[in-house]
Amino acid sequence: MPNKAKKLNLDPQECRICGVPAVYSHFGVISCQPCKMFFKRNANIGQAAFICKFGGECEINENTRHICSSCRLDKCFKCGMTIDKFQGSRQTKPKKNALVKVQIQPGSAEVGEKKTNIDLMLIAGQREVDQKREPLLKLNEKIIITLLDVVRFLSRQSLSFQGYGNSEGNFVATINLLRRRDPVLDQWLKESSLRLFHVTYLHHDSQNEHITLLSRVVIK
Amino acid sequence: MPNKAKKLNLDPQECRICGVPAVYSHFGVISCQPCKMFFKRNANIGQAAFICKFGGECEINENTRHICSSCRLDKCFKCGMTIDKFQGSRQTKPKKNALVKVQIQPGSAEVGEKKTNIDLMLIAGQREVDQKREPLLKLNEKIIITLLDVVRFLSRQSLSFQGYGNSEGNFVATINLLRRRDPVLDQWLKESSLRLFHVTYLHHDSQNEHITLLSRVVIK
DNA sequence: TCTGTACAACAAGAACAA
DNA sequence: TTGTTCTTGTTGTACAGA
Repeated sequence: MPNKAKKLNLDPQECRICGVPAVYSHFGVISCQPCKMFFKRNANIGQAAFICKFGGECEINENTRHICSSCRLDKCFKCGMTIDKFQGSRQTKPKKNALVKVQIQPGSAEVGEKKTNIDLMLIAGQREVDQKREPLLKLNEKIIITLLDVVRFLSRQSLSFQGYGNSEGNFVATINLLRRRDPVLDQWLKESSLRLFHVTYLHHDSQNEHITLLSRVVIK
Repeated sequence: MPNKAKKLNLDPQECRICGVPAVYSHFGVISCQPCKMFFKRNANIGQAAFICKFGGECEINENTRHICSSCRLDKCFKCGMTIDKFQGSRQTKPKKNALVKVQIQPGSAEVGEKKTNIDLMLIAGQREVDQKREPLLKLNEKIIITLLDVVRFLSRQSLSFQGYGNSEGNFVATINLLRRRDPVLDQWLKESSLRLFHVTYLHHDSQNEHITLLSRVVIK
């Protein structure tokens, strides 16, 4: 009941995506429920999953929004929606229809706990080792690209990587700078169990490895 | 009413700061209400405002948490609480006690609210412009926080800001590093129309301004 | 299968009391 | 200044209809 009545005395605004009246911000942008859910459902899949059949310039409004998912999702991102506000799954409620569809394997780990997105991504990969590793690998790839990007940055700026004595090294400091702005990276660095290779990339040895790896890539 | 009853059937957890039972996450960390409010109230002031009288290693639990604010706040940060989940102030409701303690001067901005430095910077421009610009202002605030974060990073690392000759300065290079990972920042830097003040923050003068602004905030 | 609606769960801020 | 309670805002899930 908190939703219905109160909207009236709030400023009338409109969904930045499709233009219908909207009150609250979702994932960073004033938007309607439908667009919120649309983004929630599709943002992780990525724009790549959709292809616009009309040239990629579709107008998105209440009537047209369902026509082109590609342009709709694109607009969501362009308007500033971000996936970093996605939360993990919630405590599930007992369903009304008590029909249980999926039998949980006894061997597998905890059930019903709250999971972050990354957890979910990873758990998917772990369970079916066969196929489902793609998101995990993609995440890892992203992270590694990030790390290498930092290395390139430091190289280009001719900055030292590691600190001396007890001062924080430039590499670590830069990573921390990025962490503050990137929840996914932050989460990834926190939870070592999530890592494919069980090392922390902030360790000296890893840093050295990066340096050699990058040495030929760096463009002066 | 959603708060009381439901907590019972949830997983028992404990406040990462002080150890009392806690259910929900606040500012990124499972924590109790008191610690949530403590962080909310003090995080912006910064650790510098508190000084531990006992050497900076105080244990924080339910009984001791009120003794040393310095170590408590420190622990909040160390456990991963971040201020980036802070939201702007909400519409204030008329108080029950209608006794107004502070008469607000018509010319100056509102009094009595707690403000961060960045708030103060923004307030100047904020209230003059009518409403409607709030999303724009929020965006600007985020961007400025980002920029200041970069400045802090460089200051802490004792790095120079501007380059010599035609080499790219550290400040610009760092911003570019962030741009690659943050479409919103990238867009913002591209489109000057979004900017409240029509300058680019990558200009030398702005950089100098940042430096002086931050000079007293930096904790070595 | 995709979309939209309703509602519950969670998280943030404000008000109030001590 | 701290802790508690209340209110508001934001996110996820269930479910129904197209």
